[in-house]
Amino acid sequence: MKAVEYLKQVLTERLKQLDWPVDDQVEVEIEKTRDARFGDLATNLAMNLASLLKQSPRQIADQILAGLSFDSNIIERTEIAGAGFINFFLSPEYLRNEIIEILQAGTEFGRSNIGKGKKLQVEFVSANPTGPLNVVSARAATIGDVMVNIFNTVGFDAKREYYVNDAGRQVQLLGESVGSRYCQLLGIEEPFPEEGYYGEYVVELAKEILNQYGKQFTQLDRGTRNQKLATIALEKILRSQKEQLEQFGVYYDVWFRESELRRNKAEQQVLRYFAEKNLTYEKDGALWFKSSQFGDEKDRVLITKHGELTYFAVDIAYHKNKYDRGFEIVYDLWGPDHHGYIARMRAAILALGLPREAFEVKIIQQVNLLRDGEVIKMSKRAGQIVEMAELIDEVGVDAARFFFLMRRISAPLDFDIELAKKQSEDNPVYYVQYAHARICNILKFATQRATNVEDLLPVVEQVSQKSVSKLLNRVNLKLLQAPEELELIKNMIEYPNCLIQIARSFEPHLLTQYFQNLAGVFHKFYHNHRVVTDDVELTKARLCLVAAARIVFANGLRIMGVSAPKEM
RNA sequence: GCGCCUGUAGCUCAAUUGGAUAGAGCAACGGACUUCUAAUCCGUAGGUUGAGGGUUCGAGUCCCCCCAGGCGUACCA
Repeated sequence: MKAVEYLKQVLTERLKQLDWPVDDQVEVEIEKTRDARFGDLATNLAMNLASLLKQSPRQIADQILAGLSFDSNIIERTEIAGAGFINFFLSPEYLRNEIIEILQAGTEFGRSNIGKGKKLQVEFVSANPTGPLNVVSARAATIGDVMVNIFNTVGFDAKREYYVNDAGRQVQLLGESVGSRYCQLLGIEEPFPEEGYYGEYVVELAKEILNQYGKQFTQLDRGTRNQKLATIALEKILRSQKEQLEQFGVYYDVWFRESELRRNKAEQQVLRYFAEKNLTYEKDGALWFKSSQFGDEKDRVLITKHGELTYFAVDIAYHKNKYDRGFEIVYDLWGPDHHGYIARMRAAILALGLPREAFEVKIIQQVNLLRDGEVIKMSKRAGQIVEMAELIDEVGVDAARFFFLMRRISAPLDFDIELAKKQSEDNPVYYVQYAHARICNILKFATQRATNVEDLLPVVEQVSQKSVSKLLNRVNLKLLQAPEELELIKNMIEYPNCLIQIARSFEPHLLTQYFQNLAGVFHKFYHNHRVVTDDVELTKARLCLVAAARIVFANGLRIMGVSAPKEM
């Protein structure tokens, strides 16, 4: 039994026994301590009871522990400390057994089931298909991708989705921009749209289309021509966006098209539903949605006075569609420029009769790109843009992903390109990868050089349920006694909790933090203790320890989408 | 004006979501390779958590009011 569950059970029973007049007001919480001096686990139970019982926390703690004994295979000792914390020290025996658990779980180590199979969707990036992806998209791509990995690991059924805005004004502008460049290439005068896309990539697209299709489009009238060019350009851009994302390790389950919703008149269902509920009205020739009834600061237009659907109207239909497909929880990752949009979208979700928890927006703060200490102003329309691809070329997939994960999503990220390049040598990602590579090297060394441990190696290297029981007979884990060894185990067994906490808080930066710390603990162990020595028994025990560590690093790096090199 | 985000060591960021003496990495300085990789380890130094008040056993974290910066505030997408 896991120590945390064990303690909860014992303490809950103890509370019942003491029969204090606190009903169910107090729940037993067990948390990991911050400092080894305070033991491994602790509870603030006595402090929470203090005000209810009108006694000092330490007195209460005394009463709780009085006459209470713990399984010495799990808890070595307890103490009351500080303001009234009850601290628990895990027994070495318990920790050593956890190695077996990790080896047994292998690639499954870290898995839990707090999600209970709930269908969940994360929609992210969803950039307009009118140009290459920029670095902000790269940040969102990393966060979304890793969060889906984590959700799936803690028991949700999570999917990645990309919403393609392939209808509306932006696409029309793209067509006009490409059309103008296309004509210019053929020496035909054609004004460039004022709000068009000035980027060099538009010229490239026009050239590509000219090579591929010839000048056939000059035969068409302007409108038809631009429409056709828009479609062709859009598909090309989409394809390259998809390639970029896949090169970055992000694979979507669904690329959902706005045009599909419009073709199916999906918004009609919403309009009808809102009308039935008396949630719409006409004013100034437009159709309004009473979003202010659901917490929005004002009502919003669904159909303009020119009879056009607003983006919002289609977006409501899109979100309804998500729930119609069976998703119970939907996360949208948006840029900070969209936070004004949250209230109305939430209002729409509530108006559709869905529970508040069904919809969650996470704002991912901007990325400020710096070059020579100067902020690069980026604008898609002006064609000034630093592409995701450029960044990846410069710093690499591993470093870029790790870097984007390191910061809280609510904090803006300053990314100095020169610095990132220069620092790539001592980027924290290498620190973590190096720990993994070192372990692989130890195992490799043991394979080649160690004597009398050969029978163990296949078991350690490729662990399966069956081989673990064999392993037990051959290894004396009691030999693992050094503080650095036990410290390593303590940190490894935190991994599943770490993932749960990230899934609950949507704060993936905790993962990089966890692994930077774990790598530190491992490097320290490595520095103080040699694994492969003449002491065959000790060598075997330590090989098990580092094999377990390798599993944790490999699993974590896989979730982050960062490679786990065998050598560096 | 209103809304959201941010403000912590010289720099970039953490802080188990209200816990114990606010911690890491860079940068600076001093040590450690005859060893399974020194892309590592050990040590030194660095703080009125933007300011003030409140809530309680306990506040970087929650509430109020200021200060500074960023973004938003469409019948655009």
